[in-house]
Amino acid sequence: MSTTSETDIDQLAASQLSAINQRYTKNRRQLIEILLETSKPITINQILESDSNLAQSSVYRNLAVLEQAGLVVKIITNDDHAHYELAEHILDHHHHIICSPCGEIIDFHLSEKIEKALESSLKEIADDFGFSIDRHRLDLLGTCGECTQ
Amino acid sequence: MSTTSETDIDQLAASQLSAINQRYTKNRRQLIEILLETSKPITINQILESDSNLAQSSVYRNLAVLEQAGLVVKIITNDDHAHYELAEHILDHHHHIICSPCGEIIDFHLSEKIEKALESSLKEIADDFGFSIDRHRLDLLGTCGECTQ
DNA sequence: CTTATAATAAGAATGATTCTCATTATTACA
DNA sequence: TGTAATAATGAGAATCATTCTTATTATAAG
Repeated sequence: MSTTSETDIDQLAASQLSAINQRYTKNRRQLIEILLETSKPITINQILESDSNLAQSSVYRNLAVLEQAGLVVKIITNDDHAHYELAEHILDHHHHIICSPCGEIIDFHLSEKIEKALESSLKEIADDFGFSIDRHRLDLLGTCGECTQ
Repeated sequence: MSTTSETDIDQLAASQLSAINQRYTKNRRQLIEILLETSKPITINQILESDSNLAQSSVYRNLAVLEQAGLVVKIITNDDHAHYELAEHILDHHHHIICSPCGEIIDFHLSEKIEKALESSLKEIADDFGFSIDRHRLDLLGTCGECTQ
């Protein structure tokens, strides 16, 4: 439940990358760091703005690699731009509240009780449909305070 | 809970379209019909395949109009193509189980008990964040039986 | 230190979606 | 019913986030 420390994450990242025969390079470390500093999912443009030394094509490629390694999650909404954040075993299991007008995404948590009830329910449903499940996601769609004014 | 009959839908569609100063034209009726016949969310390509008389640009435009009217919902996943289905007051409230490899989307329902618990929980959370909520969505991400083989 | 291999980055290519605009259909009103 | 005014249509062009290509640079293994 607690946030993993930075050294831990470096080890984790190196290990999960090497598991898919990828290196933990400076650029990739930099991406992890940016995502750690941000408490909410961000877009590629926001990443580029926060570090002008990163090349756009490399950011796209490396986020894809980090996603394959299971370190990063790509979040697609009705917004034009995909958002990225660290995987749930680095942060913790959570959901997203999305502002449709401005596209901002904020993390939130369900109470443990409801989360558990939901999970066991979803497990049953997956079985019924013959699906093997990777994860579930729950989004709250609406309008933030800023955009309401 | 029961599926709305076709005549009802025509009235509903006409009324919701006229509320945003749009007409219930032949093309739009045809789209509603195709979505009614399909029991799961489909892509624009699938719509075009099912009726070769529809023009691609019109389908895009009309689905956007129907979405604005609140008759249709656009579903965006990690798949390249958006999927569309009828709004929940026409079908009923449900969620999606998504096959990541092939992109197929199937509807499923939660038990009323869990759905209610979830809703009241989400209501609280929205208040905490100062959001006004339109809706929530819950997706199950995994691999279908077909793609597992 | 070399050599082989992987990562980088600049820009080109891709492709789903949106836009433009001339044509066609529909509505409101005489 | 005609007729003007306005909206919808559809073919193709334009857009733009993302992916691909390729020459260069960095890294790892021996």
